[in-house]
Amino acid sequence: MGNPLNLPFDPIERAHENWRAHWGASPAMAAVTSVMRAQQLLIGQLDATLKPFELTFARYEALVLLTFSSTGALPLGKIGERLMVHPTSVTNTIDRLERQEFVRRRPNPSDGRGTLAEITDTGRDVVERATRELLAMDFGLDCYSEEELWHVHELFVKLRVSFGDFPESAARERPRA
Amino acid sequence: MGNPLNLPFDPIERAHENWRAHWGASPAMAAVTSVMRAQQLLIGQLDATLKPFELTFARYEALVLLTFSSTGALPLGKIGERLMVHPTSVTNTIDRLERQEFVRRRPNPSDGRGTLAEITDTGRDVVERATRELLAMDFGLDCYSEEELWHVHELFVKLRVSFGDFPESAARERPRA
DNA sequence: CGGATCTCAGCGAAACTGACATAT
DNA sequence: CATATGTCAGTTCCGCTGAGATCC
Repeated sequence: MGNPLNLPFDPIERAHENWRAHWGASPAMAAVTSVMRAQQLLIGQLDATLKPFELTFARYEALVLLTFSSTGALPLGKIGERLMVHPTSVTNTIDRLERQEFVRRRPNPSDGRGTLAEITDTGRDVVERATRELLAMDFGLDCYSEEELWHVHELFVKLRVSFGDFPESAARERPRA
Repeated sequence: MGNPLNLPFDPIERAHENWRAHWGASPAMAAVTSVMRAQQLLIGQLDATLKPFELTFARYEALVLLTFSSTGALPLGKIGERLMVHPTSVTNTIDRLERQEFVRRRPNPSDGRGTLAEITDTGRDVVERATRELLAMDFGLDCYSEEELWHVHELFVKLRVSFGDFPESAARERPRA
């Protein structure tokens, strides 16, 4: 259900009222439900925007990462690390991108165990066009000001640190726009 | 990858630096990636907590909703509406819960087309025990103060309104804790 | 040798499409 | 009749486990 719900009330607010009556107030429950719904709405709109390019947001992110790399190629392990996804999921993602001829696999010259995923010209083209579309729809977040967007990002730094993504010492100040 | 990453840097921050060099600053891109990662971390921890009860967070939410209902039963359509999920996903969720004997199906007496899902005693028991566990781990959000949790919730009201979940007029003030 | 890198097979869960039966 | 409710079959996608090949 990425569709508009058009309910006459806020279902999360209502759930929390019921929750309070049964188990007492839980701001954590309200917050977690809000994050879930936000992600659901956003991914729905992002994937819909990327559909004409035959990309999902996950595959798009992989292509973007390769675009950023100076040689246009990265070991699969590095890709998983940067995108925060499981190694077997990387294999799967690259499989699909390779079938689409957006990337190709090459043996890693500096590590006989490893494989590089290298973006193709077709891949570079599609990522440029897809990016223009995503920027045009503001990644689904056009209801927020620039200030608010940085705030959303900063808000979750604490969470990601607490889950061990990276040390607090590596958390940076807000990049100025 | 719900696991700790333990990177020496913030991968989202780094992605945004690269992004800026290629396409210019996009706070929306940074924000959307943060929301995605937050949801991924949270759902991983929630599902892990619920695993001993053989529940996922989605199935848990359905049970909670039935618990809140005065008769312990709701039409499947209403469940989908409140949980903001697709009708076929509701069928699937209720199928599983029924196999686990946490709910049972009954024909809707007031609508011959409809089906009610009714929570069983076993279902009521498991939802109580699961809730205690979730409250104990603060839904994965123990890094935030109560103030901050309400803030997270409020922050996404605007997003959900902009996606048409419910009218802005139905948005309420923060419930006092 | 231990450990890292990647692949493969397979499972479980969720979202969706399209078609359908049934009842309002 | 059109509409609403729910089911079913089938697809896609993702996340993970466990096993294994290969190489550092």
